[in-house]
Amino acid sequence: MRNRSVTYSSEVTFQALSDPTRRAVLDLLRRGSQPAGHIAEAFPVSRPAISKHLRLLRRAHLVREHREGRNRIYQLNPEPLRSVDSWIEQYRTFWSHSLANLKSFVEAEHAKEMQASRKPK
Amino acid sequence: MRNRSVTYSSEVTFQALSDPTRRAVLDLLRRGSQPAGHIAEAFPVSRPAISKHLRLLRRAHLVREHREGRNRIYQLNPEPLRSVDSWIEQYRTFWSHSLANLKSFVEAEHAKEMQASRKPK
DNA sequence: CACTCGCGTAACTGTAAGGTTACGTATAAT
DNA sequence: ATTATACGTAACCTTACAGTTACGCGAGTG
Repeated sequence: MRNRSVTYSSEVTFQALSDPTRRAVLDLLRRGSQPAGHIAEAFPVSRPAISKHLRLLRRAHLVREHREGRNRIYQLNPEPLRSVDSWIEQYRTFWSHSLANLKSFVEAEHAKEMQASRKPK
Repeated sequence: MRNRSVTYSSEVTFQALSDPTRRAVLDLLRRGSQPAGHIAEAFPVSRPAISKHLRLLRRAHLVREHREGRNRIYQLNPEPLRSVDSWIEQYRTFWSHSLANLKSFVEAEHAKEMQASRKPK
């Protein structure tokens, strides 16, 4: 079967992205595939900690792993980020309206205060 | 500390987005501002649970709250999602220019040049 | 005034997860 | 055949957090 329409659970993807270290790992892999140990050296945490992060990233299919001798090379797979992107896509139109929303918010707050001062009791 | 224009910690934002219920709340608010109780009714969990989700969303500035009588109206604020979007932006080239796609892209460019120099077939 | 309604918070529980150190297992080097 | 290297995994601790029930408080209503 073609690799074409693989669907990723955005659930697992979002969860994997929720940790700053994991996002940093992805950022690192953007500059090229690397062995696990080399990735671990870039962070102030222990190697097993990175190993577990990589496990989660693997589960989310955000990285792929293959062995070269006694090294395990990790490679970025940005494909699952598409579902995140498409989720955000639905909010992109709201950005332009963001100012208007803020305006109505402020007006509502203002109205509240006016109401409060109108009844000085 | 620099008082720069409103900047959002993508840390808190990503964390807030990591929970499926919270994302669903945002999806709900996309269709209009609503009081907390009304939001809670849309989910199979208790009202206090939603209240705590709303608290996290507030902390991430993804929603705003204002009071109307004894109701608390929650409003979507998509602004922090921009930082998420700009993070993903750096990966967008990776999936639109995967190796196979890059190959066909180059070939297409080449074909276009050939077309331009000769006559369209 | 008392009463209800809407909603947040406190207190508690179960579970996931990030961190550590210690250990196991291949592979490479000597 | 040792020994070192590059990992992952197990066991453990601690914190975060999603869920619950019980309660408190301000805002409307009679």
